[in-house]
Order: sequence, then structure tokens, then C-alpha cells
Amino acid sequence: MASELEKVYDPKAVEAEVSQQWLQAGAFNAEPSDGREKYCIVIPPPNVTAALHLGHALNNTLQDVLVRFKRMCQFNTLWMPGTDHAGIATQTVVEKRILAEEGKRRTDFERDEFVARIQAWKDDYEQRIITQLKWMGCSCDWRRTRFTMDATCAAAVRATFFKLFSDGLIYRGKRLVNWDVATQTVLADDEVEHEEVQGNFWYLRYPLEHPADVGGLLVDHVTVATTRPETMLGDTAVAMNPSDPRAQYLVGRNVRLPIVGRLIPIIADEHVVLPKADSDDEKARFSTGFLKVTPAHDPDDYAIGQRHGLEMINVMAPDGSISDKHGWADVGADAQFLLGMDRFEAREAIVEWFRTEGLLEEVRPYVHQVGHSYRSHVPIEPYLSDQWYVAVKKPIANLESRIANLGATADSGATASVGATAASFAAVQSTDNAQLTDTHDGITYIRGTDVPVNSLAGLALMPLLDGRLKFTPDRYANNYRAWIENLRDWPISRQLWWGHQIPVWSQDCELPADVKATPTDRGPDAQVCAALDRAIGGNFGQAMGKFAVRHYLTLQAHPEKQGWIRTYICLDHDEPDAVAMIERAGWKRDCDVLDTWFSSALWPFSTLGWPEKTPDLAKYYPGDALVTAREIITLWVSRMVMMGQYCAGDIPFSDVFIHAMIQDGEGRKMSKSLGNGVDPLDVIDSHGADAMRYTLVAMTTQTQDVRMPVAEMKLPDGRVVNTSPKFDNGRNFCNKLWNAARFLMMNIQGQPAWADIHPNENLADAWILSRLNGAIRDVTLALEGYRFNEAAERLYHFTWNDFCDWYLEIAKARINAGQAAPKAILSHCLDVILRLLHPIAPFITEAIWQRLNDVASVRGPADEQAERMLVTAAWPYANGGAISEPTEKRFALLQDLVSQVRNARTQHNVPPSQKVAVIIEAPDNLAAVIAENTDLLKSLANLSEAKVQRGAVEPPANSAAIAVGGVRLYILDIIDRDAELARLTKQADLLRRGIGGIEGKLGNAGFVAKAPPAVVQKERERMAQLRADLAAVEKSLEALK
RNA sequence: GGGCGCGUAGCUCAGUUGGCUAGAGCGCUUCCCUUACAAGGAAGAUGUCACAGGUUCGAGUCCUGUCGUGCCCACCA
Repeated sequence: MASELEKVYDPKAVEAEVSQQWLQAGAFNAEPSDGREKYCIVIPPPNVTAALHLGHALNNTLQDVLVRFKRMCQFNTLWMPGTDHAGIATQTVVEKRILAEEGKRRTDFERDEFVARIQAWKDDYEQRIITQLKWMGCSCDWRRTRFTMDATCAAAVRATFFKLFSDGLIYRGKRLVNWDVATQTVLADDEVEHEEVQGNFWYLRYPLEHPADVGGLLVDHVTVATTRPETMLGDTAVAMNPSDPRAQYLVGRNVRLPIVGRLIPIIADEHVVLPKADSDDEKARFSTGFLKVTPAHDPDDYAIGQRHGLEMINVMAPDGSISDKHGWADVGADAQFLLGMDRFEAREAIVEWFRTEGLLEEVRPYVHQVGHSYRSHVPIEPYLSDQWYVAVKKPIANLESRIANLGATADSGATASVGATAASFAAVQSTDNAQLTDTHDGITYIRGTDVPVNSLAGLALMPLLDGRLKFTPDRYANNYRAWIENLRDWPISRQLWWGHQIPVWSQDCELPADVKATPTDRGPDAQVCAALDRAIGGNFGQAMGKFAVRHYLTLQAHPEKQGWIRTYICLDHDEPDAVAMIERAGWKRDCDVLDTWFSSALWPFSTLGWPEKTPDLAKYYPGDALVTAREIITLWVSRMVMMGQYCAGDIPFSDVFIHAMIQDGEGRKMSKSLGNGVDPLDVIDSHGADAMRYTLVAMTTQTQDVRMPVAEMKLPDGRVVNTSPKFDNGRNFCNKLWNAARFLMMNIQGQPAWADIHPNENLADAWILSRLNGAIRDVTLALEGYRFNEAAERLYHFTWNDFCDWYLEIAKARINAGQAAPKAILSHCLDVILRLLHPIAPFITEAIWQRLNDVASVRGPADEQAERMLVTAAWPYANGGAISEPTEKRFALLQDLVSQVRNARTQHNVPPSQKVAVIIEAPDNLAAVIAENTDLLKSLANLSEAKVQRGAVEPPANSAAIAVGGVRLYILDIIDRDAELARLTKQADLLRRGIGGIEGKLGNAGFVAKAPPAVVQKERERMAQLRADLAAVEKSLEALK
């Protein structure tokens, strides 16, 4: 391999090669048998809906930085990769594509056929995603790549569902759900996006059945205000606040619902807002005091309906059209014209009907928040529907003991970590948590909440409160906590084809009359079971006993048929013969699939083989850190925490790092539709993977959003791609590093052994080693504290400023002068820089490392052969003894002198090539150090001569005078009087400003008395220094006049 | 309606428990293609730290309020 590098760093030339080497060496592979302490991160599995964007690049770069850092710290490191099937999202994308390309709808296919189409899409995008991650340099153990619907994950889903089902935590409920009429599926509360909508309040008159005397006034109607007139078809009451003065006359009377003709009661309910025209409350300003109640189409109304036992009439079909087929029976002749209309058409038609009939009292414009589907973006319809739910606040019997027992029942030894953490959970439960909980009615709640400690929600919340779970930045803990405290049961069924099909079979049975027990949603009692056996003609339990599959049976009263029950069987896996048997006996499998987040919640342990007690699970669970964006703290993070404990006995990670969301230059989200999306592969093409990674890491502060101006760029191959000039920074840095390495490799041949050099005898050597070790210390601390930008910037400035701008320039001159010592220092510095920078910029550092090995395989105090590959080389540890503040201070004085001389040269228009001579006047304590480093000054400031004198020097004629840090320096034969005057005047101003500031402080009695003595002392020293320098500058100015 | 951010140089952003003459990168000005690097080097200019109060010896940093801006949550009368 040639020791001379290309002049310009070409990422293309090294990235593929380096990547190949890592994979061939198995550098990312994690082996549970490796006894070293483990470090484990699971990837937030990207959705297979689309290729990755810059947000993913950020997310995965940060994970890779942590993983590579820990790997170099010699942990047994696992980064688990994989992708998410993303139920609704993926199905929607594929449906749209097929409709656009083939004009076919989902219903034109058989289920299996359609799922196969989605599967093909998934295969394609999974491949693209993995390729993108590899190009980014992600050091995942690719052999383990999982998918949320693969066999391993599916087994975990089944096991979890069965466990929840048999613990009575999954139930079938009729609830008002967030219905997406476009995709015809239910959405969880957090999948609903609220958007501001310009709407109207329509004031509709409902005639009273009989005119009423209201405090002496004869009224024949009441007026309700609504934003959704179409729901009036399902009204089953009109409510008013009991404290409304009109209530005494009207409650109990009936109104005749227009169009429909239904007679509905006026009821009293505290929920109704009293009208008040000048109220701060917008609702009060718009209220008439009468609220139409539509239990089947509004969550508030649903609650009122529950309180008053109102009928629930659903007037819509699942597609959002008005329908009499889904619960609406009393459709009169007047309402027929509405059937089949879309809900928004119907809204207009109904308003028009009221207008024509003279029953539309008023229309007032109103801006309000309306829930929209996060997938289809159509307004959500609150819809009465049968769905599966997970009870999140229901106490789970014997939960603590089960979690504590998990360690004991698992294989000993290998599961030490699981057992230990489970034990600590139990300990926390019994001691510390006493302050965090309240017990009443036999249930222990988390204090100040309705969350039982031993519920799923409790499992998610308690680790945050007792300190086992930490967020960085910590403010995100608030989101997490508030969300869980207000958590409602989790609807987990989705009316989709793409996903884990719900493993429940159901059948309706008529119960013989002799069964007296009222079946509940818990498991059946013996009497009911016997009856059930008779109903199906056989012994169900015995029949199932023949199979290896576990089953769990529940039943509930039939929702419609008196004397009937509905039975549900859940199987823990699909054993074909057992399935065939129960299906022959009349049970049908539920068509729905599980919410995507159900399988995501299991990701930290499903990927390791749970529920099997695998070596992987024993070694790598629980993991250490999770890196994600704030938008899924609730949807995903909290559910992993709850299911991690419920299933695998411990929280899945202790640290959650939340990074920023990347926006474009105008602060907008990046998206395909806006055309401002950026593909990481395009950035890799335009700037290189390391440049992209460096810039992303340097941007990662504690802020919640970062802006990334997007610009088009033409690549050498002619393609025009979206990228960002922000990545120039990273590219320039890589190029700088490359060239520093290039210079080194051309110059370090014949480097002496470390034992033969004496860094302490040379200020520059001691200085760069002090700076180097300071950088090691700071970068290590920054990475451990998730302060990514600090690590990046510290390395940038150490490498560029300290190492390249100063040390390397000094070394050049010394090497030219025949000194060998700098060669050893240079190779050691580069060695450490490469190690420190590797997690952030893995490709270029690995490439340089291997080339450096060819030139100088031993470098640094350890006097050992450097590791063959950087990816698994050891992380450097700071040598505190090398860090010296006095050394850095002395060197800083030389830097100041050089800068000031350069400045004076520029001001006086001295050509760069022209050497000048100087005389330096230094106090005793500085004279020696300056005298020892005159060569340094001469080379850096381009001096022909530098004489150092102790004590006062008479300022030479025609000289420029410099005063810095108590040292006086005169540049001889500089004759531009105006330039010198201007320079010194400015210098004096600057010094006076500094002195003025300090005088203000020291002149303040309070400061001297109350500030810490060290601070006062420091100010006094600075004051003396500045005053001395100012005196010198003033004297020089005087001499000019 | 509730919660959480942000507002510092023309732009994008740092400023760790209050202790600077307020920083970085890009951009800008002048000079330099000096045998590592022009994706570079040297020197330089640029700020009422949104606004108003308060706490303090001392505020970009802490507190209160105002304005602007963004995100999240919330049952759409």
C-alpha cells in the first residue's frame, strides 16, 4: 500500500473497501459466549414504508457512535438491527401504489394475494433500508437482522398476547373509537392528529312535543348548537345544565327530532355549559344551554349516554356514509334521501333542510381543533365499534413475584443480569416505593394517580419515578409521565390485512336454561364450562388436551341475543390440527390484526428470542440505551418499558436519549410531498458518509429541532440530488484530517522509540501532549454523557487548531532542522485522534489507521504494535499526569506573541516572504521559556532573528511595539507610522475596555467582600497584567508623536 | 385549554451548577496557489444576547411578565 495518500480525500475510494473489511472480520458480530461485560442497543426499527431519510441518518449515526465507542471500550457489544412492518402505513402505501398503477383496490384481491403484494414491497424496502444503514457505516450485527413479522418476532407476539389474554388483560369492548373512514380502521388516541379547521356553529331548532310555559313565556322549541349537524340523525336526547333556570320547566319533556321524527327526552346533565355571551370560555359564548346528545357519534355524548342509559344509534356505515344498516332502525320517510350520502354531503343537506323548514336559527363561523388520521389525514369519526383492548390500569395478580421469579426459573449463571435486576425491582417495590405509593381499597396506586403499581401502566411509570429509567434531556420525562398518568385502555385491533392476525377464535352458543351463572368476561366457571361442552357436543377441555398448544377460553354474554353467550378461544401458537379441530367445531378466527405498536413493544426482547430462554436473551437483555425521537416516546418507549417488565422481567434499557427532529431551512418537516426530503445516500454521494455523520453529530445538542437548509447539487455522475451545504463542514474536516495524515506519513519515517524522546524537555511537545490528554478526557466524558456535539467539536478544534495549525507547523520546522522527537509525538497524536474520532467518522479513520500501520506500527508511550483494525482497537485513556495547566499557559504566551507579530506584519503590509528581526524584553520568570523557544517564534512568525533580553529595553527607532502578557516585543525597521499608530490605538482601546470592566468590579465593595476570594484574586492579577500592557502601549504611542 | 421548547453575529447554532473583553462553522474584507491540505493558510470586521421588570457583589445564564415562533398533549357542542 502506498504511503503517500491522494491529495484530496475521496470517500468513494475508501468507504466500500473499509466496509468490506469490517464485515469480513466479523467486527460487528456479538457472541453471547464472550465473557466481557455487554453493551446492547436495539435499533428503533425503521418502517418498511419507504427508504430512510435524514432523520434516520441522525438516529442511526448517534446509535453507531455509542456502539462503536463502547466496542472500543472493549464491551461485548451488540447493536440489533431490523425493520418494522408498520401496519397501516405500509398497507396504505401499497394500496395507493396498486390503485395508481393497476387501478385495483384491495377488495379486488384475496387476502393472501394482497398480503403477498405487501410482502414484496417489504422485501424491497427492507433491502434498501439495510443497504442504506450499511453505507452509513452502522455497525449492527447484520446476521441477526429481524423483522417485526418474522417467525421469531411472531412467536413473541403470540406468547405475549396469550399471556395478556390469560391474565384477563385483553378484552372485547364496544367503545367509541377513533375511526378512520378512509382506511376503515380504528386508530389509537395518539394516532390522531389535531388540526385547526375553519368550521361553523349551526343553531338548529328542535320543536318541543308540546309547547311549554317557561317562566311565563310560551316556547315551542329549543335551539341546539352543533359543529356536526349530520350527527343529529343519531340524537337520543337533549341535555341541559340542571342549574339552568329553564331546566325546571323543560327537563322531562320531549322534543320531536326534525327529519327523523324521533321523540327524545330533555335531560339534565352537569356537563352542559351554561350560555354566557361575554365569557372567556369560548364554549359558553357559543352555547345555547341546550346540547344535542348523540352517544354513538361523540365521546362526550357517549359519556352522557352512559350516565343516563340513553339509546345509542349509529347512523353511519364504516365508510362514513349515512346508513340504516348499522343500528339506525327508525328511518322515517323524510330521512330516506340522506341514506348513502357521504357524511359531509349529508351535513350540507341537513343544514339545507333546516334552512328550508325555517328551523335554522343562525350560522356562526368557528375555528376549532378536529382530529385527523395520522395516516389518511381525513377527519376522524367517533364511531361505535367492537374492538380488542388491553386493560392498562387493571391490577395484575402476583405480578411482583412473577417478575422476581423470572431470574430464579431461568438458567442459572447466564441469566445473572436478569435475575439481579429482577431482584432489584422487587427490592425497590418493597422499600423506596413506599413514598411513591398510596394504598386504598386493597390496591396500591402510584401516589397522586389512578395507576395501580402492579398494572401495565404502573410498570411503565414506576421505573421513571424510582430512577431506573433516565431520559436525556431529562425534560422529556414529563411527557412520558403525563401520558401514562392519563392513559386509557389500549385498543389493539386494526381492520387491516397486513400484520399479526389476532389469535382468537370466537363462536356464539346458546346456553341451556339450567345454567344460572352469569358469564362475565373472566374465565368461565365449571358450570358454564359443562354447559359449553354440551353446547358443542363434547368435552372441549379434553379435546384440546390432546394437542401441545395451550389454549385459554373466555366468554361473555351475547351482545344482542338473550340467553346466548359468545365464547373466545386464544391459542398460544398455530398448531394446525388443533386449529382445524376448533374451526370444525364452529369457531372462527378474528380477521383483524394487531396494532403495529404491539409487536414494536416487544422489540427489545423478541429480537433476542424471547420467550425461549436463549443465550442471547440471557446475555444481552436488558439492553442499555435507546436512541429515538420525541414523537414516539409515548407510542413506543412507554410500551417497551411496560412489556419489557411484564414479559421479560425487567425494563429494556436504562437510558433513553431523545434527539432533535430535522427540519428543512424554513423550519418545515422534511417530506416527499414538499420535495425537501434528503436521502442519506445522496449525502454520502455528495459529501461522504463520514462528513454526513460528523455534521449530524456536531448538530446534536439538547434542542428539540434542528434546521438543515436543503440545496440541490449536481454530482460528478450528472445526477442532481437534494443535499445540504451544512455537510461541507464535515467534508472539510475529513479532508483536513486526511491531509494531516498524508503529511505525517511522508515525514515520520525513522521515528524514535518513545523511550528515547523527552517530551518534558520541549515546551511544544509537552503542550501538545497536555492538550491531547485533555481532549481524550473531554471526549470520553462527553460521549458518556450523551453530549454528542461537545465530543465532535472538541475533536474538531483539537485536530484542526492545536494539532494542525500549531504543532504540525512547529514539527515541520523541527524535522527540517533534523530533530526526530516530533516524529514520535506526531504519530502518537494521530494514533489517538483516529481512535477518538472513529465512532463519529469510522471510514476515514479506519482507512488512515491501516495505512499508518504500514508506516509506523508502533506509536506512543505503550510501545506496542497498534491493533490491526481500528474498529476493535482500544479506546484511549487520558493520562492525567500529562495534562499541565502551567505548560498550556506558557505555550499560550508564545501563541499570543506569534499572532501579534503576524498582525503587525499584516498591518504594516510586510510581505509574507519578508523576514523581520525582533527584540524581546521579558521579565525574569518568562525570559527563559521564550529564549528556549526562539526557533519556534522564528519559524512561525517568519523572523530572521529574535533576541531575548531580561529587563528594560530602550524601544528601537522605527520599530513596531507589541505588549502582551508582560512581555514587550519590538519588530525592527518597520516604518509605517500611520499603521503603527492605528494598531496601537486600537490595542490601547481594547486594553482600556478590559481594564474598565475589571475596575468596575474591583471598585465595588460588595464584589470584593462577597465574591469568592479566588475570583477576586484572578481579577486582580488580570488587572495588573492589562495595566502593565496598557502602560507599554501608551509609551509606544507617546514615542510616535 | 394544558405541557414543553426556541428567540445570541448576515445564516445555522454553542454557551455545563450565575464569575469574559460573549464564541464556533458558514458567509464577508485584505493578503498568500509557502513542497499536508485553496475543501487550504495568515490577519480582520460584525452582537442593546427578543422586550420589560426583579433577585444578586455580579445575569446571555436564575425568577416574573410581555411579544414573536415551533412542537406535543387534550372529548370536534
